[in-house]
Amino acid sequence: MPAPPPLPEWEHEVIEHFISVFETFGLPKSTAKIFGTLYCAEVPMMQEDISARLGISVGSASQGLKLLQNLGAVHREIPEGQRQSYYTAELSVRRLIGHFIDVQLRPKLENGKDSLQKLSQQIPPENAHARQRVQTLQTWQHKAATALPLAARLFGPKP
Amino acid sequence: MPAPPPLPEWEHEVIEHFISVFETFGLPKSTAKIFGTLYCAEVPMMQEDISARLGISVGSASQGLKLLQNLGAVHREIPEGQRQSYYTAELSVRRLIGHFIDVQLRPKLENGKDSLQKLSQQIPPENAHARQRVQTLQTWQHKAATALPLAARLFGPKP
DNA sequence: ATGGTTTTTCATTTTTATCTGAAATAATTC
DNA sequence: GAATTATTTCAGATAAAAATGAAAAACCAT
Repeated sequence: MPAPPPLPEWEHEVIEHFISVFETFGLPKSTAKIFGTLYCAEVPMMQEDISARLGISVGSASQGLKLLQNLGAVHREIPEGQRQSYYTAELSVRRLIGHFIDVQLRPKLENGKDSLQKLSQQIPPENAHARQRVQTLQTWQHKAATALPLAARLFGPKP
Repeated sequence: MPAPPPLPEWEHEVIEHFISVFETFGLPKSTAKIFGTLYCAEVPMMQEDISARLGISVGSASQGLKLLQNLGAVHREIPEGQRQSYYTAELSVRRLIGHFIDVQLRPKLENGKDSLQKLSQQIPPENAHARQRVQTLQTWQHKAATALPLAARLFGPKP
């Protein structure tokens, strides 16, 4: 890794900001850096630009960009008759959150629902305490599934 | 660590469930185990019970219980004229989420607000692009601060 | 205070997650 | 279809997080 050239101060601070936010959601630091860089960029960037600018390996850049694309947080463009791809950051917080919910949270909720369902059937009827606790968990999971889409809308254009 | 005695199957599964949920919020595994155990318990437990039951060290139990108390997820009772403390799990999802927001999320938001405010003042007026991006971040932060309390209420008793 | 417990703290160890770098693969042009 | 460049993959290295265990501190009844 060649010494990364220093970033403009404001960009550095914006990246720090994203690192903190991403951390809250358990997303890796280099991923936050990549997103921050693209967020600050005035024009689309290519992968090599990003890795050079941040001083991270091309492997990291590739992995990070892949994850960010899966989250819908960055978009890839492959211009006609061009060798490399260009990347841009999603700038709508509504879409960012919507995608995050769809990709990271909803599958987990769905999975939780199924396993709780199975679990509740395995508990013998005479174990009232266990039934009660699992029942409560199912209520929680249901509330979460109901609340999530509504929560996302709170970030919408005119709530 | 002496071999941990096996848990009832349903309890094991409930704990696995909490491990998955806690993971989503970036909370450590042993902490999820402790909460799961208390959630399943029919009566309050003491710290030693917990560490023995789960096969984790007393240090882990102490640290985990401390964190869980800070989150408002477990409560400590020190009965009159008793040596050791007893712990119970918070069973209201409304309160669990409310505390989580208050303790983990709100301080971060507050901090973000301040640093964005400072940052926006440092950017020279002629750098329109940077001003625009930081301005957008401030809008996002404001939306989040507004949305959070409302989101918590979605888990309330009669929404 | 003293002695016997319970609880917390923290330096070290263990485990887990992330990053790197080079090789493999894919894409594009000539 | 061969050469060139861009991208992905993945085994190993590095870094970060969490758990341990033993010592220190706090607690309480006498």
